[in-house]
Amino acid sequence: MQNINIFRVMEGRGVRINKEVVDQEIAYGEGRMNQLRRELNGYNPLSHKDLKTLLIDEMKLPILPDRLTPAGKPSFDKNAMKDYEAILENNPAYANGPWGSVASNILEYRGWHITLSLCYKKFSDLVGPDGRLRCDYWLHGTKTGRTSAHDPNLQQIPKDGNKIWNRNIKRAFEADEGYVLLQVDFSQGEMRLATRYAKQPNLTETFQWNRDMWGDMIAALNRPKAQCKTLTYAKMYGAQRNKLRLILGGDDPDQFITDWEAYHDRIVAFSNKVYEVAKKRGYVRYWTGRVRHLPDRRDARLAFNSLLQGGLAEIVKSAMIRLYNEVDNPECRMLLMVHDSVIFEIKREYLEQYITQIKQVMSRVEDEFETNVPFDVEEEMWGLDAA
DNA sequence: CAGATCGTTTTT
DNA sequence: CATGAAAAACGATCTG
Repeated sequence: MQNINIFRVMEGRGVRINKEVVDQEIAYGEGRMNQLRRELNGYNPLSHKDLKTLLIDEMKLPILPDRLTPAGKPSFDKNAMKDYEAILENNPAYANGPWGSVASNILEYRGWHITLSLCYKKFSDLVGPDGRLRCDYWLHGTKTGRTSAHDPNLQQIPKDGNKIWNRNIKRAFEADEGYVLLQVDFSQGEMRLATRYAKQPNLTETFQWNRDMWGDMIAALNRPKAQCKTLTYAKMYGAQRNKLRLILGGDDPDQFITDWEAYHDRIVAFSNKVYEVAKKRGYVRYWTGRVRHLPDRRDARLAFNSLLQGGLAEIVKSAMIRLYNEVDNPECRMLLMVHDSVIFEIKREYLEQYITQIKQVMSRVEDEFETNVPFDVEEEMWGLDAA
Protein backbone atom coordinates (compact mmCIF):
# COMPACT_ATOMS: atom_id res chain seq x y z
CA MET A 1 0.00 0.00 0.00
CA GLN A 2 1.23 3.48 -0.85
CA ASN A 3 0.93 6.56 1.32
CA ILE A 4 -1.27 8.32 -1.20
CA ASN A 5 -3.92 5.63 -0.81
CA ILE A 6 -3.63 5.58 2.96
CA PHE A 7 -4.19 9.31 3.17
CA ARG A 8 -7.09 9.01 0.75
CA VAL A 9 -8.72 6.49 3.09
CA MET A 10 -8.08 8.74 6.11
CA GLU A 11 -9.49 11.77 4.31
CA GLY A 12 -12.61 9.75 3.56
CA ARG A 13 -13.08 8.70 7.16
CA GLY A 14 -12.68 12.07 8.88
CA VAL A 15 -13.31 12.48 12.59
CA ARG A 16 -16.63 12.91 14.40
CA ILE A 17 -17.44 16.35 15.74
CA ASN A 18 -19.53 17.15 18.81
CA LYS A 19 -21.80 19.85 17.41
CA GLU A 20 -23.13 20.81 20.85
CA VAL A 21 -19.69 21.65 22.18
CA VAL A 22 -18.86 23.56 19.01
CA ASP A 23 -22.05 25.65 19.03
CA GLN A 24 -21.72 26.31 22.74
CA GLU A 25 -18.15 27.58 22.39
CA ILE A 26 -19.07 29.78 19.40
CA ALA A 27 -21.88 31.42 21.35
CA TYR A 28 -19.77 31.93 24.46
CA GLY A 29 -16.71 33.11 22.55
CA GLU A 30 -18.61 35.63 20.47
CA GLY A 31 -20.19 37.00 23.61
CA ARG A 32 -16.79 37.41 25.25
CA MET A 33 -15.37 39.12 22.15
CA ASN A 34 -18.19 41.67 22.12
CA GLN A 35 -17.74 42.39 25.80
CA LEU A 36 -13.97 42.70 25.53
CA ARG A 37 -14.30 45.05 22.57
CA ARG A 38 -16.58 47.29 24.63
CA GLU A 39 -14.14 47.27 27.54
CA LEU A 40 -11.44 48.35 25.10
CA ASN A 41 -13.54 51.37 24.10
CA GLY A 42 -14.11 49.95 20.64
CA TYR A 43 -10.44 49.62 19.75
CA ASN A 44 -9.84 46.55 17.58
CA PRO A 45 -7.14 44.24 19.00
CA LEU A 46 -6.68 42.76 15.51
CA SER A 47 -5.64 46.14 14.15
CA HIS A 48 -2.01 47.01 14.65
CA LYS A 49 -2.95 50.62 13.96
CA ASP A 50 -5.57 50.68 16.71
CA LEU A 51 -3.18 49.11 19.21
CA LYS A 52 -0.52 51.70 18.48
CA THR A 53 -3.04 54.50 18.95
CA LEU A 54 -4.30 53.00 22.20
CA LEU A 55 -1.10 51.76 23.85
CA ILE A 56 1.55 54.17 22.62
CA ASP A 57 -0.29 57.41 21.83
CA GLU A 58 -3.11 57.36 24.37
CA MET A 59 -1.69 55.36 27.29
CA LYS A 60 1.89 56.60 26.74
CA LEU A 61 3.37 53.13 27.12
CA PRO A 62 6.94 52.84 25.83
CA ILE A 63 7.95 51.17 22.59
CA LEU A 64 9.85 48.07 23.70
CA PRO A 65 13.21 47.93 21.90
CA ASP A 66 13.41 44.12 22.11
CA ARG A 67 9.87 43.65 20.83
CA LEU A 68 9.82 44.77 17.22
CA THR A 69 8.19 43.19 14.19
CA PRO A 70 10.38 42.05 11.27
CA ALA A 71 9.53 45.38 9.64
CA GLY A 72 10.87 47.23 12.69
CA LYS A 73 7.53 48.46 14.02
CA PRO A 74 6.53 48.02 17.67
CA SER A 75 5.10 44.56 18.21
CA PHE A 76 1.98 43.95 20.26
CA ASP A 77 2.15 40.17 20.15
CA LYS A 78 1.62 38.05 23.23
CA ASN A 79 5.24 38.36 24.40
CA ALA A 80 5.13 42.13 24.12
CA MET A 81 1.74 42.22 25.84
CA LYS A 82 3.16 40.24 28.77
CA ASP A 83 5.82 42.92 29.13
CA TYR A 84 3.23 45.68 28.95
CA GLU A 85 1.13 43.84 31.51
CA ALA A 86 4.08 43.87 33.93
CA ILE A 87 4.63 47.59 33.34
CA LEU A 88 0.98 48.30 34.04
CA GLU A 89 0.93 46.23 37.22
CA ASN A 90 4.07 47.78 38.66
CA ASN A 91 3.20 51.37 37.92
CA PRO A 92 0.57 53.05 40.12
CA ALA A 93 0.03 55.71 37.48
CA TYR A 94 -1.43 53.02 35.28
CA ALA A 95 -2.97 50.82 37.95
CA ASN A 96 -5.38 53.56 39.00
CA GLY A 97 -6.32 54.45 35.46
CA PRO A 98 -9.18 53.04 33.40
CA TRP A 99 -6.98 50.52 31.56
CA GLY A 100 -6.07 48.08 34.33
CA SER A 101 -6.82 44.91 32.37
CA VAL A 102 -6.09 46.21 28.88
CA ALA A 103 -3.30 43.71 28.20
CA SER A 104 -5.23 40.62 29.25
CA ASN A 105 -8.31 41.87 27.39
CA ILE A 106 -6.34 42.19 24.17
CA LEU A 107 -4.83 38.73 24.59
CA GLU A 108 -8.17 37.12 25.35
CA TYR A 109 -9.87 38.83 22.39
CA ARG A 110 -7.20 37.60 19.99
CA GLY A 111 -7.22 34.14 21.55
CA TRP A 112 -10.95 33.82 20.95
CA HIS A 113 -10.60 35.23 17.45
CA ILE A 114 -8.14 32.49 16.48
CA THR A 115 -9.97 29.66 18.20
CA LEU A 116 -13.35 30.64 16.75
CA SER A 117 -12.28 31.44 13.21
CA LEU A 118 -9.77 28.60 12.76
CA CYS A 119 -11.40 25.90 14.89
CA TYR A 120 -14.99 26.07 16.08
CA LYS A 121 -16.49 28.07 13.18
CA LYS A 122 -14.46 26.08 10.66
CA PHE A 123 -15.59 22.82 12.20
CA SER A 124 -19.18 24.00 12.08
CA ASP A 125 -18.91 25.08 8.42
CA LEU A 126 -16.97 22.07 7.14
CA VAL A 127 -18.50 19.19 9.07
CA GLY A 128 -20.34 16.74 6.81
CA PRO A 129 -23.99 15.72 7.07
CA ASP A 130 -22.79 12.53 8.78
CA GLY A 131 -21.26 14.60 11.57
CA ARG A 132 -17.66 13.94 10.53
CA LEU A 133 -15.00 16.51 9.71
CA ARG A 134 -12.57 15.85 6.87
CA CYS A 135 -9.40 17.77 6.15
CA ASP A 136 -7.37 17.78 2.97
CA TYR A 137 -3.80 16.44 3.20
CA TRP A 138 -1.09 17.61 0.83
CA LEU A 139 1.54 14.92 0.69
CA HIS A 140 3.97 17.34 -0.95
CA GLY A 141 2.87 20.35 1.11
CA THR A 142 6.26 21.30 2.56
CA LYS A 143 9.84 21.89 1.49
CA THR A 144 11.18 19.32 3.93
CA GLY A 145 8.92 16.41 3.03
CA ARG A 146 6.41 16.76 5.80
CA THR A 147 2.71 16.58 4.98
CA SER A 148 0.53 19.65 5.39
CA ALA A 149 -3.19 19.76 6.15
CA HIS A 150 -5.87 22.18 4.95
CA ASP A 151 -9.54 23.06 5.34
CA PRO A 152 -9.29 22.87 8.24
CA ASN A 153 -5.67 22.53 9.25
CA LEU A 154 -6.09 19.79 11.85
CA GLN A 155 -2.33 19.82 12.44
CA GLN A 156 -2.58 23.04 14.42
CA ILE A 157 -5.51 22.38 16.72
CA PRO A 158 -4.53 23.72 20.15
CA LYS A 159 -3.38 21.36 22.85
CA ASP A 160 -5.68 21.09 25.84
CA GLY A 161 -5.07 24.46 27.28
CA ASN A 162 -5.08 26.36 30.48
CA LYS A 163 -6.35 29.26 28.40
CA ILE A 164 -10.10 29.71 28.48
CA TRP A 165 -10.46 30.16 24.73
CA ASN A 166 -9.12 26.71 23.88
CA ARG A 167 -9.80 24.70 27.04
CA ASN A 168 -12.61 22.75 25.34
CA ILE A 169 -11.05 22.09 21.95
CA LYS A 170 -10.46 18.38 22.46
CA ARG A 171 -14.06 17.98 23.64
CA ALA A 172 -15.13 19.04 20.13
CA PHE A 173 -13.78 15.72 18.82
CA GLU A 174 -15.40 12.43 19.70
CA ALA A 175 -15.25 8.78 18.74
CA ASP A 176 -18.12 6.71 17.41
CA GLU A 177 -20.31 4.93 19.94
CA GLY A 178 -18.28 2.18 21.60
CA TYR A 179 -14.97 3.57 20.30
CA VAL A 180 -12.24 5.79 21.71
CA LEU A 181 -9.74 8.20 20.13
CA LEU A 182 -6.09 7.38 20.71
CA GLN A 183 -3.03 9.38 19.67
CA VAL A 184 0.33 7.63 19.28
CA ASP A 185 3.48 9.76 18.99
CA PHE A 186 7.09 9.15 18.12
CA SER A 187 8.67 10.66 21.24
CA GLN A 188 11.80 12.78 20.76
CA GLY A 189 11.94 11.49 17.21
CA GLU A 190 14.26 14.18 15.91
CA MET A 191 16.74 13.69 18.76
CA ARG A 192 16.68 9.94 18.20
CA LEU A 193 17.42 10.51 14.52
CA ALA A 194 20.23 12.94 15.36
CA THR A 195 21.62 10.40 17.83
CA ARG A 196 21.44 7.63 15.25
CA TYR A 197 23.21 9.72 12.58
CA ALA A 198 25.88 11.12 14.90
CA LYS A 199 26.45 7.92 16.90
CA GLN A 200 26.20 9.92 20.10
CA PRO A 201 27.13 7.28 22.73
CA ASN A 202 25.49 8.70 25.87
CA LEU A 203 22.17 9.40 24.14
CA THR A 204 22.26 6.05 22.37
CA GLU A 205 22.44 4.49 25.82
CA THR A 206 19.65 6.68 27.15
CA PHE A 207 17.36 5.53 24.36
CA GLN A 208 18.48 1.89 24.38
CA TRP A 209 17.74 1.65 28.11
CA ASN A 210 14.47 3.46 27.59
CA ARG A 211 15.40 6.18 30.05
CA ASP A 212 13.84 9.64 30.01
CA MET A 213 15.96 11.83 27.73
CA TRP A 214 15.06 15.05 29.55
CA GLY A 215 15.73 13.45 32.93
CA ASP A 216 19.22 12.43 31.86
CA MET A 217 19.93 15.85 30.35
CA ILE A 218 18.70 17.69 33.44
CA ALA A 219 20.93 15.55 35.64
CA ALA A 220 23.98 15.96 33.40
CA LEU A 221 23.69 19.70 32.79
CA ASN A 222 22.10 20.69 36.09
CA ARG A 223 19.51 22.99 34.51
CA PRO A 224 15.72 23.10 34.68
CA LYS A 225 13.73 21.11 32.14
CA ALA A 226 12.28 24.19 30.44
CA GLN A 227 15.79 25.52 29.76
CA CYS A 228 16.95 22.15 28.46
CA LYS A 229 14.01 21.97 26.07
CA THR A 230 14.46 25.52 24.83
CA LEU A 231 18.14 25.07 24.12
CA THR A 232 17.76 21.61 22.59
CA TYR A 233 15.07 22.66 20.13
CA ALA A 234 16.92 25.86 19.26
CA LYS A 235 20.05 23.82 18.50
CA MET A 236 18.06 21.41 16.34
CA TYR A 237 16.77 24.42 14.39
CA GLY A 238 20.29 25.73 13.89
CA ALA A 239 20.09 28.82 16.08
CA GLN A 240 23.30 30.85 16.30
CA ARG A 241 25.09 31.97 19.44
CA ASN A 242 23.44 35.38 19.73
CA LYS A 243 19.99 33.96 19.31
CA LEU A 244 20.71 31.25 21.87
CA ARG A 245 21.80 33.85 24.40
CA LEU A 246 18.69 35.88 23.72
CA ILE A 247 16.22 33.06 24.20
CA LEU A 248 18.00 31.60 27.22
CA GLY A 249 18.15 34.92 29.04
CA GLY A 250 20.23 35.62 32.18
CA ASP A 251 21.87 32.91 34.31
CA ASP A 252 25.14 32.29 32.43
CA PRO A 253 23.85 31.12 29.06
CA ASP A 254 27.35 30.69 27.66
CA GLN A 255 28.28 28.11 30.28
CA PHE A 256 25.02 26.28 29.63
CA ILE A 257 25.63 26.27 25.87
CA THR A 258 29.17 25.00 26.38
CA ASP A 259 27.91 22.20 28.65
CA TRP A 260 25.14 21.30 26.21
CA GLU A 261 27.61 21.09 23.34
CA ALA A 262 29.97 18.92 25.39
CA TYR A 263 27.14 16.55 26.30
CA HIS A 264 26.08 16.39 22.62
CA ASP A 265 29.59 16.51 21.18
CA ARG A 266 29.04 14.00 18.38
CA ILE A 267 25.78 15.64 17.33
CA VAL A 268 27.50 19.02 17.17
CA ALA A 269 30.29 17.57 15.03
CA PHE A 270 27.76 15.81 12.80
CA SER A 271 25.67 18.95 12.27
CA ASN A 272 28.83 20.83 11.25
CA LYS A 273 29.62 18.12 8.76
CA VAL A 274 26.10 18.21 7.33
CA TYR A 275 26.48 21.95 6.95
CA GLU A 276 29.76 21.63 5.05
CA VAL A 277 28.56 18.89 2.73
CA ALA A 278 25.27 20.65 2.01
CA LYS A 279 27.09 23.88 1.27
CA LYS A 280 29.26 22.13 -1.28
CA ARG A 281 26.44 20.21 -2.94
CA GLY A 282 23.55 22.68 -2.57
CA TYR A 283 21.25 20.00 -1.22
CA VAL A 284 20.90 17.49 1.59
CA ARG A 285 19.93 13.84 1.11
CA TYR A 286 17.67 11.94 3.53
CA TRP A 287 17.94 8.27 4.41
CA THR A 288 15.26 7.41 1.82
CA GLY A 289 17.19 9.12 -0.96
CA ARG A 290 14.85 12.08 -1.06
CA VAL A 291 16.71 15.39 -1.35
CA ARG A 292 15.98 18.88 -0.18
CA HIS A 293 17.57 21.57 -2.29
CA LEU A 294 18.71 24.63 -0.39
CA PRO A 295 17.07 27.91 -1.41
CA ASP A 296 20.48 29.58 -1.16
CA ARG A 297 23.55 27.37 -1.26
CA ARG A 298 25.67 30.06 0.40
CA ASP A 299 23.55 29.58 3.52
CA ALA A 300 23.37 25.90 4.46
CA ARG A 301 22.02 26.31 7.99
CA LEU A 302 18.74 24.78 6.88
CA ALA A 303 20.40 21.51 6.01
CA PHE A 304 20.70 19.96 9.46
CA ASN A 305 17.13 20.74 10.46
CA SER A 306 15.83 19.49 7.12
CA LEU A 307 17.68 16.23 7.56
CA LEU A 308 15.99 15.71 10.93
CA GLN A 309 12.56 17.14 10.21
CA GLY A 310 12.33 15.58 6.76
CA GLY A 311 14.03 12.36 7.77
CA LEU A 312 11.60 11.87 10.63
CA ALA A 313 8.69 12.57 8.29
CA GLU A 314 9.93 9.71 6.12
CA ILE A 315 10.08 7.45 9.18
CA VAL A 316 6.49 8.36 10.10
CA LYS A 317 5.23 7.76 6.58
CA SER A 318 6.93 4.36 6.48
CA ALA A 319 5.38 3.53 9.83
CA MET A 320 1.96 4.45 8.47
CA ILE A 321 2.39 1.95 5.64
CA ARG A 322 3.17 -0.80 8.17
CA LEU A 323 0.23 0.27 10.32
CA TYR A 324 -2.16 0.24 7.40
CA ASN A 325 -1.01 -3.17 6.20
CA GLU A 326 -0.75 -4.87 9.57
CA VAL A 327 -3.14 -3.19 11.99
CA ASP A 328 -5.81 -1.02 10.35
CA ASN A 329 -9.26 -2.62 10.23
CA PRO A 330 -12.84 -1.59 11.05
CA GLU A 331 -12.17 -1.99 14.79
CA CYS A 332 -9.00 0.12 14.68
CA ARG A 333 -9.03 2.87 12.08
CA MET A 334 -6.33 5.40 11.31
CA LEU A 335 -8.02 8.81 11.14
CA LEU A 336 -5.50 11.63 11.34
CA MET A 337 -1.78 12.32 11.10
CA VAL A 338 -0.06 15.21 12.85
CA HIS A 339 3.61 15.20 11.81
CA ASP A 340 4.99 12.66 14.27
CA SER A 341 1.78 11.15 15.53
CA VAL A 342 -1.15 9.12 14.26
CA ILE A 343 -4.66 9.30 15.72
CA PHE A 344 -6.80 6.16 15.74
CA GLU A 345 -10.47 5.40 16.42
CA ILE A 346 -10.48 2.07 18.28
CA LYS A 347 -13.21 -0.20 19.58
CA ARG A 348 -13.04 0.24 23.32
CA GLU A 349 -13.20 -3.42 24.32
CA TYR A 350 -10.06 -4.20 22.30
CA LEU A 351 -8.17 -1.03 23.17
CA GLU A 352 -5.38 -2.61 25.20
CA GLN A 353 -4.46 -5.18 22.58
CA TYR A 354 -4.46 -2.59 19.81
CA ILE A 355 -2.26 -0.24 21.82
CA THR A 356 0.29 -3.03 22.18
CA GLN A 357 0.13 -3.90 18.50
CA ILE A 358 0.26 -0.29 17.25
CA LYS A 359 3.30 0.49 19.38
CA GLN A 360 5.10 -2.63 18.23
CA VAL A 361 4.43 -2.04 14.53
CA MET A 362 4.95 1.71 14.56
CA SER A 363 8.32 1.59 16.33
CA ARG A 364 9.64 -1.15 14.02
CA VAL A 365 11.63 1.46 12.12
CA GLU A 366 14.54 -0.91 11.43
CA ASP A 367 12.43 -2.63 8.77
CA GLU A 368 13.43 0.16 6.39
CA PHE A 369 16.10 2.15 8.20
CA GLU A 370 19.08 0.52 9.85
CA THR A 371 19.35 1.88 13.37
CA ASN A 372 20.71 0.88 16.74
CA VAL A 373 18.74 3.73 18.33
CA PRO A 374 15.18 2.61 19.07
CA PHE A 375 12.30 4.83 17.92
CA ASP A 376 9.83 4.42 20.76
CA VAL A 377 6.26 5.68 20.66
CA GLU A 378 3.91 6.86 23.39
CA GLU A 379 0.14 6.71 23.48
CA GLU A 380 -2.28 9.31 24.80
CA MET A 381 -6.06 9.15 25.04
CA TRP A 382 -8.15 11.94 23.56
CA GLY A 383 -11.08 13.08 25.68
CA LEU A 384 -10.15 11.76 29.10
CA ASP A 385 -13.69 12.39 30.28
CA ALA A 386 -14.89 9.61 27.95
CA ALA A 387 -16.19 7.18 30.54
C1' DC B 1 -11.09 45.96 -6.53
C1' DA B 2 -7.95 42.00 -6.54
C1' DG B 3 -3.90 40.42 -4.88
C1' DA B 4 0.08 40.82 -1.95
C1' DT B 5 1.98 41.63 2.50
C1' DC B 6 1.91 42.25 7.47
C1' DG B 7 0.99 40.86 12.16
C1' DT B 8 -0.87 37.49 14.91
C1' DT B 9 -2.17 32.90 16.52
C1' DT B 10 -1.62 27.85 16.62
C1' DT B 11 0.90 23.17 15.89
C1' DT B 12 5.14 19.67 15.53
C1' DC C 1 23.35 43.29 7.41
C1' DA C 2 21.42 39.48 10.32
C1' DT C 3 20.14 34.97 10.57
C1' DG C 4 15.45 29.55 15.08
C1' DA C 5 13.03 24.75 11.23
C1' DA C 6 8.45 23.62 8.84
C1' DA C 7 3.59 24.93 8.22
C1' DA C 8 -2.15 27.24 7.77
C1' DA C 9 -5.10 30.84 8.16
C1' DC C 10 -7.42 34.84 9.69
C1' DG C 11 -8.34 40.12 9.47
C1' DA C 12 -6.25 44.50 8.57
C1' DT C 13 -3.71 47.14 5.60
C1' DC C 14 -0.98 48.27 1.61
C1' DT C 15 -0.16 48.38 -3.55
C1' DG C 16 -1.06 48.76 -8.36
